Amino acid sequence: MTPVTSLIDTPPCCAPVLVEPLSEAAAEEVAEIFKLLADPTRVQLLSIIAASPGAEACACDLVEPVGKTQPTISHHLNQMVDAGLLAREKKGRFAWFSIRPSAFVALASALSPAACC
Amino acid sequence: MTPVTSLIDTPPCCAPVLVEPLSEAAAEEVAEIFKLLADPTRVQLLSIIAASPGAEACACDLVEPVGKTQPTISHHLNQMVDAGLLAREKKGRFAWFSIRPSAFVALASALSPAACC
DNA sequence: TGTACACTTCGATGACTGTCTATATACGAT
DNA sequence: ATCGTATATAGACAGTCATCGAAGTGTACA
Repeated sequence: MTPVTSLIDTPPCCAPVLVEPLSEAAAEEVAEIFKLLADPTRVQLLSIIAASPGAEACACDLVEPVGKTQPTISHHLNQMVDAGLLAREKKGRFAWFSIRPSAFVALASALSPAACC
Repeated sequence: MTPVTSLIDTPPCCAPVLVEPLSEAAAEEVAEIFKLLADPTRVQLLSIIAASPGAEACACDLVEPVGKTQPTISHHLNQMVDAGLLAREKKGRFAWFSIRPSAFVALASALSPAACC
């Protein structure tokens, strides 16, 4: 559904945001990714998954601690999978979600003014 | 107006988002900051300012390249100043805005799973 | 003092999205 | 096959926010 952005797919060698003026389209693309981190429910989900053994967690263990309904959790997980922040693996009836570290490295490097290459 | 969040004021020594499960309040706080980067106009403003000599720019030079009205630009600049991403300095009739690098270091470190201390 | 300019604030509006309930799908066990 | 459980999808609604035009504030200069 949501297109995977190139910032995550092909991480830049240097910070794009703080180095050169971005075009309207490029800025749109960057903002699109940070929108995912702009929701407290998604942030909480990420932190719970990341802190789980192996940086992966079953969806069934995410509903209760967040305190939202199951469809809402599913909705947010979907968005993050589509954007490349999470990976989904179906194990029988259960869905397991894991952190994709490279995506976060790309995000972090997009914010560093210092050289990264 | 907008409260300055502690993530920027007192940067954590280690990534908060990807290390331990965040409380609802903590997640809210993190999301609050990333909301600022979740808008293409603000991203474009940041990139233009950062790419300017000395990482500072006059507000009068920001309206035209972004293509929004002057009140809209002022609104976004205000938000980023309030959050600590930018610093404002009044020079006569003109308002100059500069990047606060430490804020972005704090944001980037919040996303790195790797140890940072 | 008066005019011009740079910026800020105000109030309104339209679009987006997080959330819910209800329903559908998929899988395992009996 | 049937039932129970886990997850996904659909549709609706409410709150939030980016944006605009208009008006207000403040500074420089003649």
